[in-house]
Amino acid sequence: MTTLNNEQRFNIITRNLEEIIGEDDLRYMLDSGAPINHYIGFEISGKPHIGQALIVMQKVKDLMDAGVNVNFLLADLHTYLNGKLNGDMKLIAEVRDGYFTEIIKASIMMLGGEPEKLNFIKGGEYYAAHPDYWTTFLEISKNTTLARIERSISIMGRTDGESQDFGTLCYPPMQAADIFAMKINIVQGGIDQRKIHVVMRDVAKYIKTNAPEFNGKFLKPVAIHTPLLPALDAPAVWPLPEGCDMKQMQIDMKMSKSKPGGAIYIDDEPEKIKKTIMKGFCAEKEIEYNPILEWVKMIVFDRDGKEITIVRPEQYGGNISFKDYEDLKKKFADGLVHPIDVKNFLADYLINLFAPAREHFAKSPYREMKARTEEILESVKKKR
RNA sequence: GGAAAGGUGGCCGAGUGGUUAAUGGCAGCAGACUGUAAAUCUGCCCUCUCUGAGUUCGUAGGUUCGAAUCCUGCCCUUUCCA
Repeated sequence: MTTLNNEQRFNIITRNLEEIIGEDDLRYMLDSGAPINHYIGFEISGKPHIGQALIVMQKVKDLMDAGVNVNFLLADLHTYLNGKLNGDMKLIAEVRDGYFTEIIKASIMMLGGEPEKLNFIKGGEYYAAHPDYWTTFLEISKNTTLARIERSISIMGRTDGESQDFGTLCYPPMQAADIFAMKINIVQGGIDQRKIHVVMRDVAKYIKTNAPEFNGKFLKPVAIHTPLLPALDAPAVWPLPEGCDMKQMQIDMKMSKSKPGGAIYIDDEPEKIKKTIMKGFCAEKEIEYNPILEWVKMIVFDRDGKEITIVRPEQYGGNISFKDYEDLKKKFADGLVHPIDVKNFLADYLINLFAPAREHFAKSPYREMKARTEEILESVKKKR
């Protein structure tokens, strides 16, 4: 159904990635005509923030464009294990089936995709219907070490050194088992998921039940990792000290929902979006550590690949255009564009981009769904 | 199973019978200053029908005129031993 050739499909699948593990395997899949089943798992943590709704979903849209079957694992049991929503299965199920699913659909719609083509899998239901999932889980557990599992625990947004219960340790092997059991050959995640995906690829050859293969040939699932959208906060120290590790800095910038003011959601009111962007750290002429510019790169240039024009009053120099991100960066460094110019542009761009989602959630019954979820999140917060 | 230490407001962390709604720091909010943010300064920062009242220091009781501070049970966390 796709009219693209394999090279084009490869390019669109791999564009704007932070990393791909198993590039050759992906080429083989495309060339051999193997059915390409994708999956991405979402914990039912509450509201998916802009990083998920935009960066992650844009990649999903790319995959759909490339003719890949996309699957969403609504990871309810993983959510339970990670203690989100108080580990209350009833609440998790309610949010899973309502608001959460709806947000994902709205995201893909907003990006120009077709929500009807998304396939949702409820974790708990799937496991109940596929008992051999647990055999695969055991095979994975048998073929990896406790130390590796402990290291991959950071996928759960935790840092090392925290005490773990055994259930928490079951999370990573379950995640790997999801992939094999569901016959997935492209797994998508943020770059923070790389450790468990590496474990998954390493143990792949030991899996007997649900062994990954095509036409009798062993085929390792490919992992594709999208970059993380940085938080808009100021760095811990500013100006940055000489020779600090920018790579580490970027990882630390990962958007955190624990910062109430820092997160943007696609169903936010325009005023909130504007306010949040305006509060973002953005030093004049600074191009090394500049989350606002980073957002423009990832959200605007990487997605659209088009020239942009920033509209501004004559007194500040009038309208100005940029043919690509490098152009913007250069002119920003030269002081030809002011932070406010960029912020205004970004805020307007997001407000406009999110309009379909915002309008969707302004209508009944979605409005009530959203309100109910916010109520749940509020009550969960209080209990903790 | 045994021993020790400890649980204080979103987080960190003082406070060990009485001007303690509870020092301080961080985060957050508002304002000043900058064409944004950051930095700096100022105010707010448990709740309310708010120049007063109510409820707080894991939890349930107790002692006392009066406790976050003393005693007892329970819950939980951490560390050491087994």
